[in-house]
Amino acid sequence: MGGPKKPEQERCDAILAAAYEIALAEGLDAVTARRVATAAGISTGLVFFHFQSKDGLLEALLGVLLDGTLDALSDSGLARLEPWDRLERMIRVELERLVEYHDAVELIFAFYFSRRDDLFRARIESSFGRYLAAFSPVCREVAAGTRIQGDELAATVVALVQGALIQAIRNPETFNPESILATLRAVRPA
Amino acid sequence: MGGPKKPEQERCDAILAAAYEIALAEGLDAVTARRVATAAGISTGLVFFHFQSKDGLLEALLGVLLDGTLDALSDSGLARLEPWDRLERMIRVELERLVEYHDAVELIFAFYFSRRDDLFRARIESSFGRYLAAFSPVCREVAAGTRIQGDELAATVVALVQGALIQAIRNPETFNPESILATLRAVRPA
DNA sequence: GTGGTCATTGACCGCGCGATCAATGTAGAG
DNA sequence: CTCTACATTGATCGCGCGGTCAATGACCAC
Repeated sequence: MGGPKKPEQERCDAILAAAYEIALAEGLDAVTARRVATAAGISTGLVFFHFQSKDGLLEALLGVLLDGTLDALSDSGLARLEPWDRLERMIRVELERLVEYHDAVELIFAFYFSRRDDLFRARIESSFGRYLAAFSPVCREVAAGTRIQGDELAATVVALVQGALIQAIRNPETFNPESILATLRAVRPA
Repeated sequence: MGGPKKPEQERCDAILAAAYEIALAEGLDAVTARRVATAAGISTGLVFFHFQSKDGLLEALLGVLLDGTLDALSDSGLARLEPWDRLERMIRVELERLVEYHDAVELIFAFYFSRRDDLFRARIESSFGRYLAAFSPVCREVAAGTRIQGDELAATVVALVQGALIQAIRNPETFNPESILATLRAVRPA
């Protein structure tokens, strides 16, 4: 027994990487302590040593997923554009970015729906909240001086992006963000 | 051993009802043969006698869920309305109906994301397909004579409805379909 | 060297799962 | 009444899971 020692973070990263791979390849259910340990080339016990419980491991994995997708909001300098152009640009960037990572997004949804308790949901919920908050300012600007309510527009935009994500997950090969963007451009008030 | 005999369908319905209750109350993971049997007041073996396998039971349960929600499209006679009014009406009806059954819809998403294979996905996918098909005709009418493409509009509408569903699942108490409907009305071309 | 700290191992425990099956009860046909 | 077909039971099997732990190795301070 015993073996080579490695610094905590390096080990944790390796375990998480193994868990990530298994989850991507075979789904959340396949992420068991034994399989992760084997994939990482370590023993079962070490997984619990570093993450306390399976839930601890999954929470950490969810954190990695969120950091790489929902929480990685780009706020490229778009201040010079018209509000409508900024909003359209944001939607385009988000659609393209999240569609690119559709498999990670799929895992996030799998996390969300795998449990009814708050362990994962609260975490995901707060990411979604930040997502809405990121769209809110420009939506308010777009709505200013029109019949549209800013917060209602923001809710609609987020719903549209989420729905588009579902479609991208359902059929990544044929889903095309341009369909949605073209429709948006067509209904844009002059 | 042995016990009172009941006709096949009656038993199956009872088993499915028990499974449905457990799934709604505690999630898909809680649907095990033992628990369903206990809830239905029968023995474990009888579940397998009637449904062959756990997957068989889950497939049947998914069928019940889809029949009650996605597949229950209302095609109330709206032929007299303008295309835009018809579309808006369809969206309103669907939002209100599916939000009412948000817990069943949540279970459908749980089915979808619980597995990566086609066992459940194909079934759900075909229901989503019918959903899109139901929106397509009116979307084509709405798009006729505008810059909008009918099929792109339909894809956008379905994405919007799906995204709204996610929001309704996330927060059933505060979600309000009117936010989205008001925004749609505001962007409607004159 | 020696001692202490901590990462690491892998056997082990108890559990609940899906599934099986011989035994048994029930109902209807003849 | 008997025979047959079938619904029903519950003990049972094997499995993989999450989690634990005493033993052991590696490393560092002195």
